[in-house]
Parts: sequence; structure tokens; C-alpha cells
Amino acid sequence: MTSTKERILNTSLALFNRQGERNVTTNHIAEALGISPGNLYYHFRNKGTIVAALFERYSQHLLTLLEAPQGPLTWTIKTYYFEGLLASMWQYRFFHRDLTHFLHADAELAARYQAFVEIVLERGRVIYGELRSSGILELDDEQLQGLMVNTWVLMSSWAGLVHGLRPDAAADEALDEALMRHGVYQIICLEEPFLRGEAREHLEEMKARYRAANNTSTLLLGHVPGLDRTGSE
Amino acid sequence: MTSTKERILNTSLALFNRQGERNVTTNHIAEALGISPGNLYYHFRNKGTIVAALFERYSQHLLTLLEAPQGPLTWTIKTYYFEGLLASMWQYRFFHRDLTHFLHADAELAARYQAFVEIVLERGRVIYGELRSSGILELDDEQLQGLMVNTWVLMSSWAGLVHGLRPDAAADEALDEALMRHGVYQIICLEEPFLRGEAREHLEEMKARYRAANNTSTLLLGHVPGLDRTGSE
DNA sequence: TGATTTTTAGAGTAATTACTCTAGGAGTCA
DNA sequence: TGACTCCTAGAGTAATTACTCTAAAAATCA
Repeated sequence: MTSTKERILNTSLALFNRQGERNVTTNHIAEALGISPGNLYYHFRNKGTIVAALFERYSQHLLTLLEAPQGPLTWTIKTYYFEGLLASMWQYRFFHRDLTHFLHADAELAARYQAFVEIVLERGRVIYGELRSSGILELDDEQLQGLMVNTWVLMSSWAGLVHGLRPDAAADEALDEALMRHGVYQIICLEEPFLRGEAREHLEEMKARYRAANNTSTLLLGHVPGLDRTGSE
Repeated sequence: MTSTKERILNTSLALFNRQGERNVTTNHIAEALGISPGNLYYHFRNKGTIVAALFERYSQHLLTLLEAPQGPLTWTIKTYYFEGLLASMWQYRFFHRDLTHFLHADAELAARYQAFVEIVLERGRVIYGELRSSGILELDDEQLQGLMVNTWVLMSSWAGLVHGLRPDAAADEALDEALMRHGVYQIICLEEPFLRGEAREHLEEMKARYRAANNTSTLLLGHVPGLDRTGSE
């Protein structure tokens, strides 16, 4: 049986993801757990502590994933790797969504967050560097840096963007999953031009794996707009 | 002399951008303007109305910019064009930053926002399509769609990302400007692989124009990390 | 068993904050 | 001048909500 402390974190996370931290009160959390507010405050001295603890979990998890790009990476493995990363971030999506307020309210968290991003970018560069060494990517240093930043922007914002366009998705597990996977697809789009050799050959296969059954607009906007009109014939 | 209503919007915008909507109370706004809360509520029946009005301004402004890509675009013009877009979004940066809560609190705004994004993407595709016709970009339909979505992610999230990493930037106008321009640079990185002909020739010039004096990491993280270590020699 | 510590309940509080209400100033028009 | 409308002040309220406090149950340990 998980400890009360853990259960508080888990439920908070779920509620935050679904409704946004701002709309989830501490009493709310307690009620959802079937415990008293007093009990909650016995374990966490304030709401910010809960957020900070969740950030700790999140950052540890992500940094661990970024730690070990084991051996020479193939293109397929790399893609699964990205899926894992995005899935982890998706689990804690409330964080990037409500980031502004958290960092404004807690200077220490702000500092920790900044250090965190720094390491993420550093390790990301290493990984992209290895992909370059393996001949999977072909780009110069500046392009690598640009790609890295854009990848981070995409990964850290994808959940928020999706939430803005499809707030209903939280209720539908299949849709939720599809939208997350679409994020991986967008990352593939980001790197596509730099792919070489074997990777290039498997590109279409990988894209197909992560492309939504419907096209982007259908998924993100909930119906079919005039995508075809921009055709290049 | 601008009307009180206008002044309320302007000050709200400035405060929201600087401190985040959540940390700016209505009394705060009134005080900053030197008017009474009663007066404020005479002009806007609640806080959400202010946000909605600012969104109206913002969306109108952006859609107007996206309306008229006048005649055959050159690569340089296009880049200035992107600068204009990002600058506009930068002016209303609080919006994308605090989006979650706004859309959660106001269903009508959520609907309007969704329609807005739809049009933005549609017009963006048209513009990218014209760049393709002009021989500036070379990509297929699917790549164009992917690029469009990634551009939107970048544009709509850039301000939030920057704010998380450099909350101090709001106080320093030069830094603020540099960070915004860096967003343009990242957009250029996004398209770089698809550039052809004349555009390709001017690429370095354009990159130099928008690249920060220091490198990305310096700017975003406030000091120099080990960027050089990923060298490709 | 009794003593001590950990965990829980739940009523209650203090502070914040969006918003109201009344009354009066300031233009405008007859 | 007076009537009427628009705008403003500012004290005040109601509701929310993060958080406290006391006491008691439950676990731990001697």
C-alpha cells in the first residue's frame, strides 16, 4: 500500500493535469483522496510544496532518461526513445502549462528549473551529437544547436498547445494517446531534413507509425479544414 | 487623450505581460491607473472581459497581418514578415502563457480561440504555399503541414519559454528585444533545410541578423555552458 | 499493558480578491 | 438654469481558499 504522501502526489498530479493547478484547491485534493485537509497539510506544509515535489519527480525522471543513450543508436531506437521522453513529459504536463505562476511564486523552484533545462539541453546536444557521429544526422554545430532548442520548445509546449485546442481530450484516453503520439510525429518532422542513410529509408515507416489516422488538423481542431488546397501539383 | 477603457486595456496588458495575469488583481490594475475599482468595473463587468477584449485585439491584429502576403515574396521580405508576426505575439505574450486558465474559465473564449488557431494555420499554409510557388521553399504537402504546425508551436510558445528561463528579461528592454529576435532566429532554423536558390544565398546574412550577439545558451540561460564540446571536427 | 510517536479528522480562521452599491462629479443639451 | 446621461470614487461585501489548531485514533515500542 502506497503511503499517504505518495497518494497525495499522485492524485494532485492527476487533478492538475486534468483541470490545471489553479482550478484545483487543496481541499479539493483532500476530498478526492477521502482524507481531511488537516491530514494533507500534515504531509505538505503548503500547496507549493506539492508542486515542487512533483517537479522533483518529473525532473529526476526526465534526466534519468536523458542520461543513458546506450551505445550506437539506430534511427528506430532513437524514435522510440523520443516517444519515451514525450510520454514522460506528458505525464507531468500540468507543469509546463502552468509554469509561469510556479516560477513567479517560488524563486527556489525557478532556479532549480533553470538548472534543469540547462542540463536537458546539454544532454540533448550530446545525444544529437551521437546521432551525427553514427551518420544518422548530418548537420553542423549551429544547426544542431538550433534543432536542439526547437526540439525542447516543441516537447515542453506540446501538451499545452494540445490542451488549448482539445480540452476535451483529457476525458478520452484514446484521443489523449493519439495527441501525445502526434507530438512525436512533429519531432520527426523537425529532424527529417537532416536524416541520412538508413534513417532516411525508414522515415516513411516511422512517420506512419506516429502520424494520426486522420491528418493533423482533424486531430488538433476536431474536423477537416481545407488542407488539400495547398497542393503542389 | 485615450479613453479610460483603452487605458485599462493597455495597463492590464502591460501588467499581465510582466507579472502574469494570475498575479495581477483588478484592484492592482485600478491602482496602477490611478482610478477606482468601481470605475474599472464600470467599463468591464469582470476580469475575464478584460482578457477577452485583449484577445480580441490580439487575434484581430494577427489575422490582419496574416491576411495580405503582398505579391511575390522574397526571402528577405518574408523574414521581416516573420519578425512582425512574432513581435505582435510578443506584445500579447501573457495570453499564450496563461492560456490554460482562460480557456478553462470561459467556454466562449475557448471556442473563439480554437477558431482563431484554425484560421491562423490555414493562412499560414497559404503563405508557405506561396513561398513554395516562388521557389523559395522546396517541400511536399506533408512537410509543409508539419512545418506549419511546428512554426505555430514555436511562435505561440516562445515567449512562455523565454519567460521561464529569463524572468528578469521584462525589466531589461534590450534583453527583451534580443530574446524576441532570437525567436525569429529559431524560426529560420526551422525552415532552413527547405530553402532554395536566392533564399539559400541570403541565409547566413539573415541568421546573423537575428542571431544573438552571444550564443543561444548564453542568452537563454544567462551564462556560457559547454556548447563547444559538441564540435564536429 | 502503558507510553510515546505518528497519523488523521474536521471545524475553524485569516487573508485575499473579484465584484457591488451608493452617491456624487462632470459633461451635454433644453 | 435645470434635467439627464455618462463617468468616477471608494467604502464595503461575499465568497473563495490556503492554511491552522486541537484532539483523538492508530501505530510503534518498552
